Amino acid sequence: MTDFFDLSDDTPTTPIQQPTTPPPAQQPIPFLDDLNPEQRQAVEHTEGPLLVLSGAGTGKTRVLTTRIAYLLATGKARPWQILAVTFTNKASREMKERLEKMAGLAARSVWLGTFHAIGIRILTRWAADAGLKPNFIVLNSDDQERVLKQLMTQNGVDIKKYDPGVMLDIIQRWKDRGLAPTDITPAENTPWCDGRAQGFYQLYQNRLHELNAVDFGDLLLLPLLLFKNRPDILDLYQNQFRYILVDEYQDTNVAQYLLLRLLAKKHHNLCCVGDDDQSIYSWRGAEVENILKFQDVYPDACVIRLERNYRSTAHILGAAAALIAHNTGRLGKTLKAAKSDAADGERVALNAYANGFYEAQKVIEKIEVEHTRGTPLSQMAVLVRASVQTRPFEDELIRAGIPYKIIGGFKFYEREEIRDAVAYLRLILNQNDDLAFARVVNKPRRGIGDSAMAALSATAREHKISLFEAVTWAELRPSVRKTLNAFTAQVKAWHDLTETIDPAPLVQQVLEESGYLPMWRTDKSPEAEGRIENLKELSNVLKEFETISAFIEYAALVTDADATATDDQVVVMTLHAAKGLEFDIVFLPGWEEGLFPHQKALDEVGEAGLEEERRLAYVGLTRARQKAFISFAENRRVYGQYQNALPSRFIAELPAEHIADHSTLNNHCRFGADDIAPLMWHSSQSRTGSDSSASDTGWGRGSDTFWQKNDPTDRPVFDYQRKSDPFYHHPIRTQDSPYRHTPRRNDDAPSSTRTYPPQLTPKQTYNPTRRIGKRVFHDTFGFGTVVREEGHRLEVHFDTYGLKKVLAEYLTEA
DNA sequence: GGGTTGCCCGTTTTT
DNA sequence: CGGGCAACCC
Repeated sequence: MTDFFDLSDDTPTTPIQQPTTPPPAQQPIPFLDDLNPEQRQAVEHTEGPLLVLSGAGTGKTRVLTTRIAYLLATGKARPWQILAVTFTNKASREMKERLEKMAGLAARSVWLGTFHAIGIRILTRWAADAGLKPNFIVLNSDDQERVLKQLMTQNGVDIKKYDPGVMLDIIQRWKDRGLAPTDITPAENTPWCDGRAQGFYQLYQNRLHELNAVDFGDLLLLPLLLFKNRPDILDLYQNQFRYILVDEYQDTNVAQYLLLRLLAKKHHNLCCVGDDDQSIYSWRGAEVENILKFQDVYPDACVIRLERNYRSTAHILGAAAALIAHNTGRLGKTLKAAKSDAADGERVALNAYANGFYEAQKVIEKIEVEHTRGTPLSQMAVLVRASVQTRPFEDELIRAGIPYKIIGGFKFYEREEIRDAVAYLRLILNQNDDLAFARVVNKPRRGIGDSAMAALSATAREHKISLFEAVTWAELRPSVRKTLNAFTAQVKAWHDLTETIDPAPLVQQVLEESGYLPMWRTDKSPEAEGRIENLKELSNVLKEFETISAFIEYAALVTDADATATDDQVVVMTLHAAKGLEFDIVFLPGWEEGLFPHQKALDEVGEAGLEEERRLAYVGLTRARQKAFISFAENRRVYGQYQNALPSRFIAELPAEHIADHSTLNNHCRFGADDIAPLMWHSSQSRTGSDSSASDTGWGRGSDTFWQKNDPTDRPVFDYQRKSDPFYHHPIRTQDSPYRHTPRRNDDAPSSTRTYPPQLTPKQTYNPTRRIGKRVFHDTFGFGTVVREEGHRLEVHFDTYGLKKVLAEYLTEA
């Protein structure tokens, strides 16, 4: 079920193996006929470096899978001689499924997976040579930061002054570039934290080594170092991988680039597919240069452009193309509409709203309208710049009773209880997993506090043993010793159980016997019930695994983005999360200066930051098949304060012929006919007038912004409240304003105010005094249990829809 | 060793 | 405004 494990299945365990049987005879390749000429060329041009510049919606996954199938069918390669890397588990799963349809079982032997999964595979095979013991663990970001924080504190760094998170970031950026601690030149090192970052990088790596742990960056860096130190091993892989395919090449970092270059050195058959216009992860170490310089690195490279877009209407493509044309340094590529009905589409709608709440309300109304017109909810998405923006949309969706899903925010595997449970499992598997030990030894409370832990770690460090082993040797108070002895005995007993019991029942038993589940049962806090539910869910997930170690390696690599949405629900997510997805209708709210483009991107990375923001806008627009709605709010609550805002400069970059502009008249904002703001609140007026001096810069506390601290002349292009602006002092319309219309509601929708779900009117208000734990019924979500209440809103765990926040009046007692 | 309060800070986050 | 965390108190 995970890519990693699929990957390890039925493939040769060593890379040396060569085909013993002759390649299959050539056979007709029918799937080639489904391709357009460029796609076909990208499939058939098998030899030598190939760069496929694949715009949004031009069928790159199809090209990749067909290319693999073609290599197999023509006998150019045996399955394990093909390496295909993706960025997400989701992408590799999808590719694997599609490939299996074309190539059958052979698909399973292709080395297909994420960069990190391939990295694990290589490191597992050559653990000793890479300086690891078998069963090394993969740290999550949480663990990483804790390790670093500990090291910094131990070495006398004031972590209030120097954030371990920043240190971690610096180290990760080095790793992203394939640099080991010893590779950091003085020039490379940062003056931050008195130039001690390099030293901490070394200390951090040492500590990971002691823990027999690697972090995500190591999954790329360590294979790289392995290949550097062991040309013989590199040689094996270079021989093995006759064809290498890379998805989303614009998002590769330097380490990945180096790995690919090394691996492709012998056969030169490196096929990279990507779109420089969709590079949106530079802040994580992705290097657009990789794609921009491909032809310099591989002078004999063939470049194929896929520009026929099968997804969007001509208007959407026109708007997106004009927007992205404002970027410099592109490889250049123009999407052409290829859908037969592309020319019939509607223009991209542009709307202005009085404030963020009203914007959310209107967007949700439009969703209802479109739904009644026949667009499934799952084919509509709200794409926002920052995850905080999801909140008002969630509120409105709840109010409207529309099933929805928010992607981002809390991730299942990042929740406290899940991490605790996973830590228990880790400890059971490997008693020397100090991080797991420290995490659970006092959960539930066993009276093991800081002093006991300090004694343990001192002993552990002194004798170079694990915390678990240190229990035997450390000097401890008798009561603590007794507790710890009992604990370690228990862990050993659980360990022995792994032989006989399946993972799912085992985790149940462990969580029960350890007192972990009982701890939550007696916990009277509102979240407790949800946590118990999550732990149940964990045990469900575990049923899919045969061994605990299989699960743990999986859990280290998955994220929530892998969850597949099958239900008919509207999805609300960040633009970043939307990359690679498509929807019939896309809503793009919050196009305001400071928010999008985000002020921080402008302040910290200047022009390059602006261009990346613009690419993000491009990604957003090109997600839409039929319709896109862009909007901005004149006024938005930020950090509890109401702020006036200017429309995003990106709006000005949209070509009029593709836009249905409901927002402007003579360049002044006004409200479109169906977008009259009801007077929701007035507080914005308190922000206008004399207190809106030039130093009042909009988002965040003005005095905190980078440019102000450093150079008052280096200001953003826009002030937020210039007097010359149409938004400055923009009056909130009053009831008797000449512009005021009676707000229409869904004129073209059936007369009922709300058309979805069919009957929303509550039978009776559900409002007993003590609500937590009560079984309730909701018209849309069905039966559920109240988990938490926050005022009028209740958090309910629905049997089929999971955790949702709903208003009490939509619930009836079950 | 554990609970509470008050302060700080707020972009994005495929693995 | 609201979540997370550190200092503080019991």
